[in-house]
Amino acid sequence: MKEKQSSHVPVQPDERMARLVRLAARGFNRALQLRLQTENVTFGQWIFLRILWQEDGLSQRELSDRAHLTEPTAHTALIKMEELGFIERRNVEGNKRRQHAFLTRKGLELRDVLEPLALEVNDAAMAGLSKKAQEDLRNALSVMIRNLENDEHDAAARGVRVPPTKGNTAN
Amino acid sequence: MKEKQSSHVPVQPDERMARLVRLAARGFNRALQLRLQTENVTFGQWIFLRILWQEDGLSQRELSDRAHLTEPTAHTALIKMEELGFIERRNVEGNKRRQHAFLTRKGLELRDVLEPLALEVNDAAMAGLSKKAQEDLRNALSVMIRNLENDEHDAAARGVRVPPTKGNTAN
DNA sequence: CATCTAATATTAGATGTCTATCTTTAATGC
DNA sequence: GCATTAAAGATAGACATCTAATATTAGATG
Repeated sequence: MKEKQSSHVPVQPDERMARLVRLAARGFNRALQLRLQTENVTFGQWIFLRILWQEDGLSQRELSDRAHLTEPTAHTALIKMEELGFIERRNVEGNKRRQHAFLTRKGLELRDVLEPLALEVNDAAMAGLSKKAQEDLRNALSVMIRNLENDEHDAAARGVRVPPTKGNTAN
Repeated sequence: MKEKQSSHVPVQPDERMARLVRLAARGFNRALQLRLQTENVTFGQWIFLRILWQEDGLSQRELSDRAHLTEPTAHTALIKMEELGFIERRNVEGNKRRQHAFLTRKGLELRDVLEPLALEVNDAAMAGLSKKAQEDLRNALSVMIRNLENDEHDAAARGVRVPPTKGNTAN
């Protein structure tokens, strides 16, 4: 059945996929934040905590790489996390440039509380999707991500400066 | 075939989908911004322009609804767009509350320049995906979006205050 | 018609993100 | 070994987004 077409508002098929993807991303973010806030952890802190649970003691640079975020973003998040007592930042073995982040007991303990929340979000999002549908979805998303990365690299190669993302996931 | 398991870094299957979706959203955003910046239009301005090309003269409230953004967000974007001469804001027919936005010639003309850019992004992203794969992808995303919306509503019904999204699409 | 309530817009303040630039420390090359 | 280059981090400034609070106007009600 064709989509009903309202009088003077033609569909924009070319933007539909981007819009759906952005809405889905926003849904995930909000659902997770909703849960994190009950533990007074922000989304940004969650990102870095999750990485540190896997590999403690990474440098700021390594953390920003793994998070796919810039260093200033990592910097401010890590400063805040140190203030909150989730991590300790310090140099190691004579290198005074690298600032490594180490989980405190508090930061470590958050893992048991927070990880189940991410699971919950995932389960909520996946309701009604078969294993196969999920697998197909992951594959299709991976293809798009790779395509868009190539697009960005191509643009960079043409000398275009890539602007900030400003996380607008709306629309 | 099982996924190979690296020494001490277990996979987190529960977060993989969210991460993929966020990365895809970021890819779309960056690819579009890359193109918009050559015309000195920001992502936020694009969002409202696109809506106004469909329905000129909407109020700020109507615009924020359609964009899935809050009123303050729409407000600042629209103020800026008026400064840039893309739109004119004014009241209509005796209602002094509603601020309606009307495209100027300049705002209208941007359409022909900008819309093809969105098409380009879409084409780049869809490379290698069959029509059917795209359709399946849209369906699966729609299911997830609905699931996550329900999750949010459920939480709201339980009295939880929903935090801002802060567009982090990374990770 | 005067007042209360609802709708709409605005302002203020927080956060997360980015780019660009500056500072400090390490590594490299004569 | 000193000077240059590279790496890592820190800082400044811009922007999009949110919530919360405030102001203004419209509509409803006694």
